[in-house]
Amino acid sequence: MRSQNYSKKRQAIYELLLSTDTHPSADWIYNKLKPEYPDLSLGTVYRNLKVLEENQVVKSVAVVGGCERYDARMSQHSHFVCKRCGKVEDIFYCEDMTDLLEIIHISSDHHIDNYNLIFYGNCSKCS
Amino acid sequence: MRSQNYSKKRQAIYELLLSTDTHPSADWIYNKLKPEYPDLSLGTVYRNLKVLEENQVVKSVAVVGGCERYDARMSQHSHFVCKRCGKVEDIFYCEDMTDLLEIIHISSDHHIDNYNLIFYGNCSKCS
DNA sequence: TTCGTTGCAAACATTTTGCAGTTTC
DNA sequence: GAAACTGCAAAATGTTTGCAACGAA
Repeated sequence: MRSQNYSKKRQAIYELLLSTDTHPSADWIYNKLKPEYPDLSLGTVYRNLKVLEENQVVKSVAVVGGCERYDARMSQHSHFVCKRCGKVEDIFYCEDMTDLLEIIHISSDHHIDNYNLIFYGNCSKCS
Repeated sequence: MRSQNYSKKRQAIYELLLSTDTHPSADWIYNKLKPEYPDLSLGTVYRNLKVLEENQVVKSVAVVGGCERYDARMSQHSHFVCKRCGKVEDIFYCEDMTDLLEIIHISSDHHIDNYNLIFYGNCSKCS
């Protein structure tokens, strides 16, 4: 991790991500914080999301309609994406990654670090 | 499905996708077909990929470095993405979708149509 | 005072689209 | 001949970046 200063805006972005389960896009974060930080710029949101991702306290969980969606919940879980409204929801299940890898009997020459499991469909409101 | 004419270029795009396991991007397809179809344009590749996707004979399997990657293999399987070189490889395992859904004990209010399981890491060459 | 951080706007890359001409049936 | 398809270039979109000013330690 490269040396970093404490920054109010970075903190605010991270805390906003921690406080929501909407898996927001950069733009959503920008609009949400703009009232409290009128001089915030979208570039700063993108830059900080990247830094937070490098620091492994945030990750991108899906791309919905061309937009990266972020999550500050770092424990292993999956997501449901509504194909109609674009909502992204957490999906929990009883196995952790090791178990899933065992269960599905993967054989691969490659070194697997992590995985991303996304379910697609229509959410209950959109059905 | 909307009414469609037979088109040589659409056919060529589809056959190229069928013949490869590299999970190519639109640009890769364009460059591969350009010698044989010198008047091919990138817009046509994008337009046809969209049509083929709507016809459910092709699907987008991953976004790597901001590029959509396509696959004409429609049976349920997963993918490995090398974080270093961007290679996308098929991963097969012994369960089909129903089984995976059962195995991981998902409970959700939503109507799940399909899922996408991507493994990330470094491929054997990049390790 | 040093160096990380930011706003701003321009640059970028991928994808989409309008239109006029072409191909398919 | 009607409707689908295409090339081309322009536009749209989401994201990144250069730079000068600002902020934190």
